[in-house]
Amino acid sequence: MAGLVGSKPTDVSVGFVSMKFEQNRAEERHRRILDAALKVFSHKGYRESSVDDIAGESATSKGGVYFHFPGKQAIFFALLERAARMLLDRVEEAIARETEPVAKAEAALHVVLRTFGKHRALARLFLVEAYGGGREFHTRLMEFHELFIDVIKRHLDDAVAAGAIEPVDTELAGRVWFGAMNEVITHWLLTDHPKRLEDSYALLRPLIFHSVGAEMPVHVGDGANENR
Amino acid sequence: MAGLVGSKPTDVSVGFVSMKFEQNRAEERHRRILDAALKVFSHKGYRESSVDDIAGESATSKGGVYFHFPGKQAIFFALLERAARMLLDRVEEAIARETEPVAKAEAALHVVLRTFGKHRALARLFLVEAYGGGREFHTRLMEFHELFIDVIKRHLDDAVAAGAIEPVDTELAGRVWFGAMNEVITHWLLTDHPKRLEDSYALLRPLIFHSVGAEMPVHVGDGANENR
Amino acid sequence: MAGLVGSKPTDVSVGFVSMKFEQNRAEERHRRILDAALKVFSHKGYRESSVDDIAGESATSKGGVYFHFPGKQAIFFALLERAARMLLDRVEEAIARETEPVAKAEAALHVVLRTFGKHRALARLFLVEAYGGGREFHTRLMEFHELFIDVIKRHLDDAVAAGAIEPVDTELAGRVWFGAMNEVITHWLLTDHPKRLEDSYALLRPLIFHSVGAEMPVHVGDGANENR
Amino acid sequence: MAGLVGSKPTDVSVGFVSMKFEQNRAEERHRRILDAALKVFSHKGYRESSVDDIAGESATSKGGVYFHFPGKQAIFFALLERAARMLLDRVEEAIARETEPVAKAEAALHVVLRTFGKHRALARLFLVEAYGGGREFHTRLMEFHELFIDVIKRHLDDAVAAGAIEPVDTELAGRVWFGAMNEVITHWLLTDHPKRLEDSYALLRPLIFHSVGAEMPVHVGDGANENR
DNA sequence: GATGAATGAGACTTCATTCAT
DNA sequence: CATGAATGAAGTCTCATTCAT
Repeated sequence: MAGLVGSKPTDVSVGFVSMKFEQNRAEERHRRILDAALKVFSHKGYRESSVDDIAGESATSKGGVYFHFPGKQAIFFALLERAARMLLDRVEEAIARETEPVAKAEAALHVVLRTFGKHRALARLFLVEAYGGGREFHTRLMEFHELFIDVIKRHLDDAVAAGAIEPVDTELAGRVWFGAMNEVITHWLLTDHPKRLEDSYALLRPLIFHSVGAEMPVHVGDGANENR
Repeated sequence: MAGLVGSKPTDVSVGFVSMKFEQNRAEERHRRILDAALKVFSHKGYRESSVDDIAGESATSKGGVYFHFPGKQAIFFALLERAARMLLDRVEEAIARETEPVAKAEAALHVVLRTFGKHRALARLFLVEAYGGGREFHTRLMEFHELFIDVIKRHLDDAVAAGAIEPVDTELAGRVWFGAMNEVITHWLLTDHPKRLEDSYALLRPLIFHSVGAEMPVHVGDGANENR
Repeated sequence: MAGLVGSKPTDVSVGFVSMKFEQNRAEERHRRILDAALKVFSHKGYRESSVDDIAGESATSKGGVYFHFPGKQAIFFALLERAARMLLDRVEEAIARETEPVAKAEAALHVVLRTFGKHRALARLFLVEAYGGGREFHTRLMEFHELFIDVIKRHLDDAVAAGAIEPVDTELAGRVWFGAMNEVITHWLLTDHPKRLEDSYALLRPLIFHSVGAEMPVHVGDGANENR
Repeated sequence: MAGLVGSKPTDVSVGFVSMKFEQNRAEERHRRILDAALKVFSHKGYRESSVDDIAGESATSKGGVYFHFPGKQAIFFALLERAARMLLDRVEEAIARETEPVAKAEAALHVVLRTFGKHRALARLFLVEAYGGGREFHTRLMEFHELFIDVIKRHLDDAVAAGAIEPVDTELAGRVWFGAMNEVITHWLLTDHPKRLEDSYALLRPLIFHSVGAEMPVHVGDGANENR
């Protein structure tokens, strides 16, 4: 996972005048390109998007884009990384709010589903477009999948250890949960979506809980009051 | 679903020579191109594959390919259709061999997993490459997903009706099953796969059975004696 | 030198209809592109010439050019090869017409000078533009130089063996001759050239002859009646 | 020739701080850029070198380079000028050390060969890369050639006047000498060079001397004790 | 004076598709 | 029917040069 989640320090100061302003401008442009790319990629698909499109959407020139990123693929990766970091942060938060192991595992899933439900573009990126960029993309994508599956797995392990659920292959269970969620979201993504994705979750819960033989908790610490 | 599963009539009369022969030759060429395309697409990915690659692999010329298919995308669709038809045929067979509704539902899943396990190229086509061809591809792909999910759903409905399992949202359950399977196969596809995909199934079974509150059947009529 | 001078057989017949016509068309286009490239390269310089220019000049499309040649550099090499072959052929002819070893050595030089004098574009290609294409170009160019120098050297060796001239480092002498000629032609090429290049030769002769201590021959079999 | 050899005045007054210091700093930067450019150009070739490369090598920024020079081409010209000035200075020195006209003419040649032999980068610049920059480069380059040829010519004229050699076309003779030397150096430059360039000179001498019908001097005041 | 972000023209190349033979 | 030459639009990327800070 190494590369997917990390921090990029940009505080290096050079020269004899404050670089602060320059740096901010650069960072702001960097972000604007990324935002534009997300929009373009999720709208037209990775392959159909041209660097020109991204340049146009970000009100920059093509050369400007290439100044900030070495290439189209790198933009996609940066996007994935940024989104993954954001998702993981939210997941951590949500997990911290829960106390029961199973609830923690569930929280990971729920947050992803809720976040994707609110950010269609992001969902497309991860669940659809990421497949359209060739071999290297697949590797990165799998890293991301495994990352989330592992979070689920670890908390299911805890649940087993605590006797909350019967012993099962927790990695596989994590994968099943994740795959189930993926399919639900992808379906929502690629068809007309009459009802909000979030609503499916109520129905999805018992299925995944039962899959690992867990009792349905009486109350869900749903964290539904999150904003953004 | 209309287009995905159907028959392509090739009975158009041509000339004054043995139509039979002509037709066979044309059909044979048609099939050879499809086989070549499967090989090429699953090896290099849809976008990275050129029509020239396919022509080369099928020992035809580019013009020849364009005689048999209107374009590159059409080849991919034809491939998907052919594969879907094959898969569905096998699914039907397997279902017919089972008597219990839940077992029938399971059989649908199992056959797909087993078939993909044996035909990696096919699996790549459906689970990975199909995402790389833009909007229209996604629609077709979803049609295919729904088709299989529907098979599962119908038998789960039967199971509910027969009182074999508790009432659940059977469509969602079908989707969960399918999504779980997809994730398992995709993982197997995109990483080194030390053990055969088939082996994961034994572990996957209890999870999906429990998800719908079904008892694990003592013995699976596993149809493991199928060839190809 | 291997690649620089050789023959490209194109007589392979495939299919069931005469390929003669197709082949001719292709060959004709091939040649037209080469001719156009010579014109463009010698007019604008290698780097300043774009493939578009060549396509335009040859009344083809850019794609057409790329069908016949793998890239811009390959066109240049092909041009060099074709010209080298032509030059060498003429050199061989001229040498065959002479009987004295020194006269043979001289003939090699003379033919090149005369040919370049008539085909400025060719001269530019070899003497100027060939330097503008990076490392690989230099290697090829040196191969060409060595080729001609070697012809001179061999006949000077004969002259030494025959006692016509004093023993000298014949390779170096060949290089001196060649270099002298190059400078004369290059100067003619890169400045206004009031008088014909050919006229310089009468003055150049005694210098190069004396350099190897050869008597000036009373009469040069000058082959001046060559056409083209 | 005007521009090629001259002095660049940098006495423009700037501000209220020690002008001397400012000026030195500017000059130092100017020189550093030129040194870097020589390194880069001779290593990668003119076209392949980017202004960024030069900026990097000179530990400046791209903007800094553009402050000191109006453009990439100007850097190359400045380099050529600086090198030509240096070469000519050395030539003058060497000529002054000789007394015989023919020896003076030879000295010009010898110094160039020796200098290039010691500074490969310089040799590449003049003999190879200078061709790769389009029309304007060629003009400048020819100016330089003529300059050196003229030096040789003048001393050969003296030699003729002094009766040391027979009357010949001295300009052409100068060109022959120069061209011969060029070819020898270029060959040394573009191939593996087992032996030092300087060593070829001993063999080259008799050839060029004889070319103008000069006696080989018993001893050359070779100036071999020059450093750098 | 210096810096590095930004520009934008243009280069090479690929390839789905068409079509004359 | 088959072939392969031809087309042309589009794509990614480079880089000399400019300019705000």
